[in-house]
Amino acid sequence: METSKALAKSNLFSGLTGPEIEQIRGIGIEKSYGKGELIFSDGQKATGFFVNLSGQVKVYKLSVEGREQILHIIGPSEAFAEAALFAGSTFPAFAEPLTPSRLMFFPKDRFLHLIQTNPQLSLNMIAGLSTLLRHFVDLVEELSLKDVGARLSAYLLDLASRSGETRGGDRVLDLEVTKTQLASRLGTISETLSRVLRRLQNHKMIRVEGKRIVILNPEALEEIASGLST
Amino acid sequence: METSKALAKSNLFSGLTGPEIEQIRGIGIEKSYGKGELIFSDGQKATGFFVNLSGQVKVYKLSVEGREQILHIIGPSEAFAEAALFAGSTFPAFAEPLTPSRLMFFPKDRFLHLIQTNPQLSLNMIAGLSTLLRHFVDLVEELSLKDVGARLSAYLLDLASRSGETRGGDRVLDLEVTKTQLASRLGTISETLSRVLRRLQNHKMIRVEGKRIVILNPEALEEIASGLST
DNA sequence: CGCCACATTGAAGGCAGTCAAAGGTGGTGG
DNA sequence: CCACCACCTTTGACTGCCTTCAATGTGGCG
Repeated sequence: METSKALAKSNLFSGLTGPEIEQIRGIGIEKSYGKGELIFSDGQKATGFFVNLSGQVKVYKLSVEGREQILHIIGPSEAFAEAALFAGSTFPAFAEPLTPSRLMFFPKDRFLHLIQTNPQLSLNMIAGLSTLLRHFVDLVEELSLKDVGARLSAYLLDLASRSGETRGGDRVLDLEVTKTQLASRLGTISETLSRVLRRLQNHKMIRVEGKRIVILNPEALEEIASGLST
Repeated sequence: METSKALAKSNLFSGLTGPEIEQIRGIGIEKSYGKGELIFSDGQKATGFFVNLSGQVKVYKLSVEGREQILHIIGPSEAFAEAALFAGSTFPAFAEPLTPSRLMFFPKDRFLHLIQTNPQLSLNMIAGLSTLLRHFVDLVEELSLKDVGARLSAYLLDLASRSGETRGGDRVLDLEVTKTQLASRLGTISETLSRVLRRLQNHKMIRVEGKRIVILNPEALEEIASGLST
């Protein structure tokens, strides 16, 4: 997709005029990253933030032993590391592409100037941060209060609700990431995820076909997701 | 403390002129809550947000089985549920005073109007949300990647760094909440917290005196907090 | 064809939650 | 002033979910 188009689709820039978006684009720096190339590290000095133009980026934390917790998987037109502009001066996590990605980097100073003079941009930023906050509240709730089965079920139902695909009345969804990455997003490891997927399949709630999952019994999944059954 | 003073101390209103703060105060509604009285519930329609004038409020999630995860303990002059104004239309958690509290409630519509016309207020809101976001990223990291010992050590060191008190060269801190509440904040239960406190005390890293904790060996605690030792 | 990353399955062990019971503590009212 | 009661804290025994370790299976791609 062309750069301006990708920027215009971002929630961060919605409601802005064409010239405003061109102005914003003018202060951004486009850069491509190969798969696995580190974009930034936890604790590194933050000099700006990013908007993803194309590809898929994971934002994650690492434990001392090397276990990974994915905080967020960033799709096209989504911003990340915005909060680093305003709180602390370092990146709060690692970022790395899952697929080759084109990003636009916005230097802190120039963007802060923009936001101070553009009320609509301010409001968009507030809305984006609020949405992100809700996302993290959900993540905390799940990690602390729910088991892996419930977390997986909730994740699958959420994905299914976004996917329009059906097959014979059943919703079909595509985990766009490897199961190892999904495990990391769910706060567990691939072995555990594998066992839980098998259990759900044995109970005829889902069918697993590689990276595609068929939802056979959404009601039962809802029940597990809410923690009512095991 | 007098209401306007408490509002002026809030980061959300910092940098605003006296008249602006009076205007803001004008749209707020003051209300007192007794200990344990529910302020709002998870999923309830959000009609505004709150600033704590005095007292202590916990914001928390509940599991189906009734286990509690505290997301945030709100002290005087801090705002909460701000994000509910901009993302979703429901409160994302429960809120309840830990001590009798005076709150100021700001209705959504009138406050949105204010923020659209006051750039400084917008920026303050962005800064506050960013700080909160960082708080939740830390919480996710700890819940997912660290054991209870590490979470407790990090919490104690953080509290100690804010407390000015020392005794014979050792820092002394006051857990301002019950140990049951602390356990809930750390994503565990009082029994487990009790055992971990005892273990740290047996290792001569801390001394527990009711709600006061003396830090005897901060270096060792640092090591545990970072996950390097058990 | 063979490598390599990803995925699956089994066995074993540990951290933390549950259940149960016995102190401790603070606040309230008689 | 003190006795009672509700709530908090501590300790022990047990259970279970999930991680760790190890080995084998599988699929895509040079």
